[in-house]
Amino acid sequence: MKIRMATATARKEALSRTGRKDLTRNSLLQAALHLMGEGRSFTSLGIREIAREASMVPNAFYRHFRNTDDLGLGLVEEVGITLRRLLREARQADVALDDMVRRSVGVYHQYVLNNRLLFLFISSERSGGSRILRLAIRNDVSHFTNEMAQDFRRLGVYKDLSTSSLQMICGLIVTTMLAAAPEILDLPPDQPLLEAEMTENFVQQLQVVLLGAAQWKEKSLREK
Amino acid sequence: MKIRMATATARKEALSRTGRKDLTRNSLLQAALHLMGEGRSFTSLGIREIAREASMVPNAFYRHFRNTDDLGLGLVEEVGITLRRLLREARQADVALDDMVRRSVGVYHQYVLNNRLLFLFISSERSGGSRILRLAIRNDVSHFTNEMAQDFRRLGVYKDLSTSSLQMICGLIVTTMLAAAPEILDLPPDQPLLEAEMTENFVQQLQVVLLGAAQWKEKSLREK
DNA sequence: TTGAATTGTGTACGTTTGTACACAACTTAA
DNA sequence: TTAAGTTGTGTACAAACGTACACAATTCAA
Repeated sequence: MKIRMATATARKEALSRTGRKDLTRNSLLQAALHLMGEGRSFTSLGIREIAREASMVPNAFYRHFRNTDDLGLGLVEEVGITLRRLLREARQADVALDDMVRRSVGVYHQYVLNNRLLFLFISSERSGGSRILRLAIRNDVSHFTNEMAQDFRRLGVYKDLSTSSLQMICGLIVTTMLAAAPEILDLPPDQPLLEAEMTENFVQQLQVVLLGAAQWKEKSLREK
Repeated sequence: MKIRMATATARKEALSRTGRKDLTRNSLLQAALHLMGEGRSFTSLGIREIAREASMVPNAFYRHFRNTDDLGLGLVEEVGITLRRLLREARQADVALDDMVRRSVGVYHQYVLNNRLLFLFISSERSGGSRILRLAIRNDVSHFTNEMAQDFRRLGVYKDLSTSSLQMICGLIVTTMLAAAPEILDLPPDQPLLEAEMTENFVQQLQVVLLGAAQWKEKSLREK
């Protein structure tokens, strides 16, 4: 324990002031996430509460954020990074076209579990109490959707679809993905039967969307 | 004003005790909804706050609910009724198959606006802070999905799909519908351009789903 | 008609909240 | 090395909170 403290102190002392500030700022962000992990909604969190969870004095909060909504925007930033990382991981994993959907769902499932608190934040605040956070998250999700559409373009799937159609389809996929997140998170662990059932449902829904997307171009042409 | 008061008093005195109790109970429910309408999340609401909004003394709250979560369950009951009513209205309106989707979306859009506060509640608490509320709402939504599947059966659309496939498809439709609700509610009024764009996107997404559903049976058969 | 039960009010208490101000410890730039 | 700026602490206070208790005004059942 002495050694642990020593290294921790060393690490802390090795950093510049701005570095250490970022460290405590981050511990505030994590504290807020952790509280949400215990069933609290973000808008119900208080400044004192968050500071206490981060083992700081209440007033220290103000050195980093003007209010809780400001901290929320900090979390949204993490959301953006996390979603970007998800896309990057998905890009690497998907080459086999056969049960690509099932594989992707598996990757996504694991990713949601690994970033439990953040997805909890996204899910509940995407249509939560604070308008500012809501719009900020929706903005990130929109970026995510567009990047996914670009990936589709790059991979050459749905070549004949217009960009706007592709975005519409990706929006549908993202909606379905995000709707699955809270169910994934609420599922009690070690219930492989329930989990398999939920996953299968999720996979089939995505397959329906992809089937529809494949048909969509014909429908679009028919209108002309 | 004197007359108004007189009739109000008369109406109040005309009811039995249980009737009047339901009346004030309801004013508590409406007060909570109204507060949420002003940008508060449900879990951040306090007992005093709700009672004040309903112009009652704080303690009166306890005559009707044990705590705020209990009141939330009361709201979920309204959710169930409201969703059932939506299905009933949709059943009457839909006979023309041509742009049935577009018509349904119009009905739904109007319905969300007419029941603004309740859909706000559904949207934010469906993946909100309180686990009890979350599961209760999900239960109602699940019922709604099943009833929709039964309606599809009754109407004879997708005759060849198995019941479980039909439910899976309806789940996808409901997910898409519910995801559209917060966007509908956040849209500033009198912006016909933005509104049309959003609606068009929504319509197209549903059409993709229906296209996929029509294809799905073949896929299902192919596996056998 | 009388006694019990219910609904709503008034008062009160200890906690917790957001935020203000002064101050200590330190890093950084000159 | 010194002066300024930054980060975190300590204390303080008014306001709001949940909830307990006693009580008034009724409705209902006997």
